[in-house]
Amino acid sequence: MRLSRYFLPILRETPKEAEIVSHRLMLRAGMIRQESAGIYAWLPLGLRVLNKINAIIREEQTRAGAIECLMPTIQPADLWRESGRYDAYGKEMLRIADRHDREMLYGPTNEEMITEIFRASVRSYKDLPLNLFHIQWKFRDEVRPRFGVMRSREFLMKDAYSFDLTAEAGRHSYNKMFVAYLRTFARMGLTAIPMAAESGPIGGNSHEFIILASTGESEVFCHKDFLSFAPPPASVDFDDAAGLQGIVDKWTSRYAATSEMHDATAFATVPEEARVAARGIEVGHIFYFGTKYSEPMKAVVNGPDGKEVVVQMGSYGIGPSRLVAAIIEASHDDNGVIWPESVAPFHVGVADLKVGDQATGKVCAALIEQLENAGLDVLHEDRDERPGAKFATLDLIGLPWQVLVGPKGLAEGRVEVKQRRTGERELLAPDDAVTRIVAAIRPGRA
RNA sequence: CGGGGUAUAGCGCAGCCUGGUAGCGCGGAAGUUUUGGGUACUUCAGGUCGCAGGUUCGAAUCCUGCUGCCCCGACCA
Repeated sequence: MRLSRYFLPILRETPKEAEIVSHRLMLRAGMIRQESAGIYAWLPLGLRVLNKINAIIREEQTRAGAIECLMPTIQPADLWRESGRYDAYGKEMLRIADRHDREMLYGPTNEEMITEIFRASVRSYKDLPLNLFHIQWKFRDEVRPRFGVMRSREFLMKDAYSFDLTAEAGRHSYNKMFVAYLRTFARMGLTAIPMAAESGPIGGNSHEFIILASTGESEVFCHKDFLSFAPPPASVDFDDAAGLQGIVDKWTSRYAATSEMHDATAFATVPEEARVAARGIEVGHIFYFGTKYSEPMKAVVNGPDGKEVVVQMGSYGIGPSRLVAAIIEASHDDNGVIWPESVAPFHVGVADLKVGDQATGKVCAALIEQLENAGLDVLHEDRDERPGAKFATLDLIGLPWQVLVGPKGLAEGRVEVKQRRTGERELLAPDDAVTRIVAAIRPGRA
């Protein structure tokens, strides 16, 4: 992608409303634009990151046996009357009327709808277990939206819903998502800690997945062992119920709680040097709520004995749009964002330091071709700007690797390879620069 | 939902008190500069002064009402 032909509206000055670093950087890097309180347009660079996050979520959900579908944003009110939540949900639900004055709503979540879909088609225990997920925009009319996409009214959510015949099978489904979440966040470079949580209006047992960040909205307390636990490997067998339970047991074996669930007495039994009291950002929340919806909405299957059984359910949410901000909170410096390679909008920025110069232009073209052939996303910084402006732009948008191609280095047959995270620079021949970067990002392909 | 603030060019702001028809920096365009960490200079373009009423010969400025946005608190699958 040529930057001169791209749409990247960078701001040199910080808009005054942006209070936290992720909001400031997302605005400055041209990732989002606010259209109304808590409602944002995703500009090309921001959308690339959002899509990469979604791709990781999809892979891990699929690995854990969940199946993707897509439900609508607009739902009929009657569905919510069945569960009793139409009145219970309150003002956070955006209620609308269509031209026939039918009561509709913009979905804040989808338990009712998925239950309706399930009961319409599933009749037998043989079709269980079943876990359906989708990634869809939600709207919750927050009293006070703030912090950019961290706490917005319209936001993207991955929500999965599991259906099982027995509570034991339901526990297994819950554990699948628990383990999938550990892997999902780890792949984005985040250390997410599962914490026992209050379940709120959805009801039942639940865990919140929290990443530690000074700008987090919740106060959290945990054992510092969590910071060094290795995430489950890709080879984990999701059908091995005992194995999964072992992983979940390990990740719930130490003290971890948000302020609502905090038990100071229990926390005091943690050795003082292992106590972590910090602020955190909720990036995922999983619930096991049994028959809370299946009972009133009559989601039943025939069991092996021919009798009707009300199914056991759970729901599992991740906020991809919030994750974009959360990753920035966890990974940035004074110059801008530092993207983990797995979610970076582009892996590499190739900067032509003297646009119009034949030699630099030729080397840039060759570098880009080789990097793209190796499967990397490359941004060509080909704007007619001073080198300083290019360096500042690339640092701001946080691409993990920069290749700087200028006449001075080229006179020696060298280009400069800079790693955004460490600031480490190496002067290499162009071919070696490609090898170096490809080896770092795609170890198997160098 | 309570409290506070604010609204003037894409962004950051001045002008308002003391009414006379809008300005600065950045950004944008054209040009000079040919540059290795947001360069300097010249010229230019860009504004229903949030909206609606009122006072006045005259309103960005004074008065009234409304709305948007921001901050603090409460709230928050």
